[in-house]
Amino acid sequence: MINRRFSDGDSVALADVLVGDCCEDVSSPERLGDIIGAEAVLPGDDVIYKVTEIFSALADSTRLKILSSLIGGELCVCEMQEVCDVSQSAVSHQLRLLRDRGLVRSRRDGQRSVYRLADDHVSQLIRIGIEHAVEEGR
Amino acid sequence: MINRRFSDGDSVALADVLVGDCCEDVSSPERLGDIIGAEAVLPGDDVIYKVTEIFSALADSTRLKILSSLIGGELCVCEMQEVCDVSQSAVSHQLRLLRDRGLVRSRRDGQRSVYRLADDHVSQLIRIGIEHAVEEGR
DNA sequence: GTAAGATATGCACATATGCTCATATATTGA
DNA sequence: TCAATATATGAGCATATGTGCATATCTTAC
Repeated sequence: MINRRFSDGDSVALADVLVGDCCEDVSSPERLGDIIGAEAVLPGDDVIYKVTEIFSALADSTRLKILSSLIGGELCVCEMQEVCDVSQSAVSHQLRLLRDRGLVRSRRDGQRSVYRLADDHVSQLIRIGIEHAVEEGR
Repeated sequence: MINRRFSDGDSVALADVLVGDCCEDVSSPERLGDIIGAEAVLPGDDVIYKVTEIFSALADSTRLKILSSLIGGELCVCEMQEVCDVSQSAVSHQLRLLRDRGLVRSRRDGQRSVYRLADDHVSQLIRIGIEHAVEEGR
């Protein structure tokens, strides 16, 4: 059983994990203890669930276009509809999902509903996602 | 037609978008020109697609657990299987997807296949996602 | 109040996706 | 070569999801 080599020290307090060398004695008590120890430092299931909710919100081209268009500032529904080239219904449906998940906020302005990004975590995520997509030939 | 207010200047070169004030004359030629202009600075469809591929890779609890477990360093399949508490088949299927999308890399080490994160964009994304999930009561 | 514009939403359907089961492949040691 | 361990993969199924259609709600102007 050896100390793990770390590649990204300050991430999520995942770096303190200790794991044995291989799979041979998975059923042994100590080994199981280690594995449980490792599992314990993973984000809990509730956090995992919330994070997947965020990423799945970003995992659709319509929603990603909507969010990208909002990086420049707030827009009303029909503007997003035109910029993103999708139907009004699709935009509204997706905006509801995005609002439910806390990625955008809205306000009324007369007949229009104006949307904006909820915080800049969202634009950070999109920016890094684009970097990753562009940097590798694939 | 007014200049847009910016909230995040250096993001994706989306900040130079000019958009009219409302939805009233969407069908007029000038208005359409503006909208097309705005659309042009959004990431192209190919980039949008690649980015959604990345985010959808992060948008599943099994894959997110796998990737989180790899933040601490490389692991073999059966270790991830134990840490993430999923079947061997499920882990392998998801690892294939993650490798196909360039989020992890693998190498053989005897009988084992050892996986690691492809680059630190991945851990950055996970970290920001967790921050976002934790910071808001929801 | 009524009409028109803008947005929201319920429903149904087609597609995508994640899992299990069974099996194939790969690697090591005898 | 054969057995054991570790990993990979194809098929099928159950569920999740994105969209269009129709319609409801909301706001302003008359």
